[in-house]
Amino acid sequence: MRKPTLEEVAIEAGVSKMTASRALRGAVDVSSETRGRVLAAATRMNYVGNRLALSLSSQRTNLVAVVVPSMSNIVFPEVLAGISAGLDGSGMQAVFGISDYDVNKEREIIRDMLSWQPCAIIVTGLDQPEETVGLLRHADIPVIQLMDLDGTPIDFNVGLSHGAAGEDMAEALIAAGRSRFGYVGSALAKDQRAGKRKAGFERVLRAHGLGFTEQRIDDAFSSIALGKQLTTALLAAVPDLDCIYYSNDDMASGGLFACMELGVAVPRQVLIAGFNGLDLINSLPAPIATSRSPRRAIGEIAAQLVRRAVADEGDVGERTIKFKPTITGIGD
Amino acid sequence: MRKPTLEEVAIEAGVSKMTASRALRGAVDVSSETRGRVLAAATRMNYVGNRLALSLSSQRTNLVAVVVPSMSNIVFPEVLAGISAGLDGSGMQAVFGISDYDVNKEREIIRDMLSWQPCAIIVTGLDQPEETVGLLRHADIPVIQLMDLDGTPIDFNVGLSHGAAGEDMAEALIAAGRSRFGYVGSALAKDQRAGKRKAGFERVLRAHGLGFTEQRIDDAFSSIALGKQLTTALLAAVPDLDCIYYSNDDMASGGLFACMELGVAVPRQVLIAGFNGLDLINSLPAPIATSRSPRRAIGEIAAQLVRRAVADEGDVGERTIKFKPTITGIGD
DNA sequence: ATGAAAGCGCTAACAC
DNA sequence: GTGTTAGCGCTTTCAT
Repeated sequence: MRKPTLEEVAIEAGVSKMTASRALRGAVDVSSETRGRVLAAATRMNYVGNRLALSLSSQRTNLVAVVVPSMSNIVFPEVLAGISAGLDGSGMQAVFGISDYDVNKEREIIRDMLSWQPCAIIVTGLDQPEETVGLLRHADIPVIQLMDLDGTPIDFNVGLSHGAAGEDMAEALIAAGRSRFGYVGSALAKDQRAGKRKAGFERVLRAHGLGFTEQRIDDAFSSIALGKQLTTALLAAVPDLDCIYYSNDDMASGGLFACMELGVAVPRQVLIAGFNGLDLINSLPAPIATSRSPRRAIGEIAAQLVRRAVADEGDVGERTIKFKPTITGIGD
Repeated sequence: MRKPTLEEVAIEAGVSKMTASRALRGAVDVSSETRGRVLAAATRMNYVGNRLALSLSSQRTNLVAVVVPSMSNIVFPEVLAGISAGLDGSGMQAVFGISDYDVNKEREIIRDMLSWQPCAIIVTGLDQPEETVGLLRHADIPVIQLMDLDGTPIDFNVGLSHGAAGEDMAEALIAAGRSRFGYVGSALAKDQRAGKRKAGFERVLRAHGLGFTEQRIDDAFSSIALGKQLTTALLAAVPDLDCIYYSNDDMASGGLFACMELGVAVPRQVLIAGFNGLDLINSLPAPIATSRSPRRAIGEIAAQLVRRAVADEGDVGERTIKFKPTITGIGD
C-alpha cells in the first residue's frame, strides 16, 4: 500500500481533511472523540505527514541551514552538536553542509540550501565573497555568522576575535619570559581564522621588537601528525627556540610529541602554544598553552539567536555575541 | 521586494511559466535566445527556486536523511564527511540528525526526517527497536544501516562485525603472549558496538581459559580524560596486568598517558589496545594496538549505495558491504 | 466543532 | 519550441 495522505486518513476516520489536520496538530477546537478517531486512523495507517506540502502551504519551514568548512577536526562537530542541542524542543531542524574551506563550494551549498526556504541560515566566518553575501542578503532571513568577529557582520554574529586571541597569547608568552619564537601552521590560505591569529601574534611580537625566528607552514590541513613532522623540521633548523606558536591544538599536540621524541623539555626548554582548548590537551604528558574557545557554546548561542529571531517578538536583543578566550597552560 | 517566483521571472522574460522552468533546468528544447532571456531575468531578479514546490510537484526529493548517535568524538563526523563527499555531484543533499545515543530521540528524529520525504535514509547500527524499524520499513525508501553488521539488516548494510573485531584483537594479543587482561570502557549501555567488541573479546578469553582480571567501566561518554582516570584506578587495584583492552582509541590514549605518569612501560610492561585506528595514535609517544576501521570509506560507500539505489537501474548490487578491520600496533 | 474553497510554487502530461 | 491544464498534499480563510 502506498503512503497514505491526510485525505485518506480523514476518510478512514469519517471526517474532512481539515478536521483531520486540526486533530493531528492538536488544535483546541476538535472534540476529543473526533480527535481519538483521527489519531487511531493515522496510527493504524502509519501516517507520516508531508512537510513539503505543509511548508509550501503554510509558507514557513522549520529548517535551519548550517554551513561549516570541515568535519576533519573536532571543532566544527562540536559547534554542530551545540546548534543541534540548542534547537532541541523548538521544532526546528538543522540541515548541515560542508564546504571543505572552498568559497565556490560554499556559495553553491548556500544557494542550494536557500532553495529549501530555511527560516534562518548559519555560516562560518564573515569573509564570504561579495556574491555569497548577496545571496545571503536577498534570502531575507536571519543570517548568523559564527566563530569570527573580525569583519563586518551581515546580521547576527557569534564568536571571538581571532586577531585579539593571537595578540593576547603573544603578550602572555612574552610576559612569561619567552623571546625566541617559532611558528608552525597549516592551510593558512584556507583557514582564515588561523591566519588572523598569526597576524595578531606577530603584531605584538613586532611591538616588542621581536618576530618569528623561524616558521614551518604546510598547505595540508592541520593534524597531529603534521604538527609533529613540522616541529621536528623546525627544531632541526633552529634548536634554540624557547617557544613555538601553532595554528591550533592539533598541531601543537603533534609538536609536543615531537619534543618528547627529541628529548626537548616542555615547557622548560620550549613552551608550546596552540589554540582551541581541546579536551585532549588536559590529559597530555606535558602542559601546553592554549586559548580556550567555547565551541559548543557558540553553537548553542547561535541556536538561541535563531529561535529569538524567528519568533521575532520585536526586540531581538544583541546582534553580536562576543566571547573572550581564556588562556591556560602558561605556568598555572 | 519580495522573493520572486518562477512566474514573475517568466513574465519579466516575456514567456510562460513552463518555458521559464525548462530554461532554468537547462532542458534541450528551448531556443537559446529564449534561454538567454530567462536566465538574464532570473539573475537580475536574484531568483532562487523553491524546492518545496519542486519536490512536491515532481514527487521526488534530493534529500538523504542521516542519523548518527553523536558528534563528540571524531568517528561520526568522519563518516558524515564521507557521506557528504560521496554524494557530491549527485545533486543529492544530506540532512543530519544527532540522536545522542537515545533510542527515543532517534525514533523522533527519524519520524521528523521522513516527513521531508527523503529519497533514502542512513542510520547507525542495526539494533533499532521494533517501532523504529516499522517507521523505516513503511517509508518505502532505501534504508542504509551503518557501522555494524552483527544483526539483521532492514535493507542495505555497510560496516564491520564488532563482535569479530573484539575476537580478533583478543586472539592477536594472546598470540603476542599477553595473559593478564584488564578492561576499561565507558557508556557501554548506550554504545552497543563497544559492548559487542567487549563480548567478542571475552568469548576468546574464555576459550583460552582466561578472563578479565579486573575492569573499570563508567557511564560517561568516552574521552581521553576518562580513559586516563579509569586506567589509573585500574592499575592501582591490579598493578600486575600485562594488557588492557579499551572501548575505543580515545580511552586507550588516556590509558597510555596514565601509564606514562605512573612510570609503567608501554608496551613492554602493559600493552594497550583500543579500537578505531584514529590518526592520533600514530603520533603518540608509545605504540598502542588498535583495529583500524574505515570510517570515511563507510560513509562514501553508503553514499554510493544511495546513488545506485535511487537511480535504480534494476540491479542494485550487493546489499551488504563488509569491512574487516586491520589490527596494528602489536609488535609491528 | 466542522467543512468547503482557494491556493502555496512548481512540474508532468499533453496540446499546438 | 512553447503554452495550457491539472494537480502534488497540505493549510489558510471563511462559512456554517
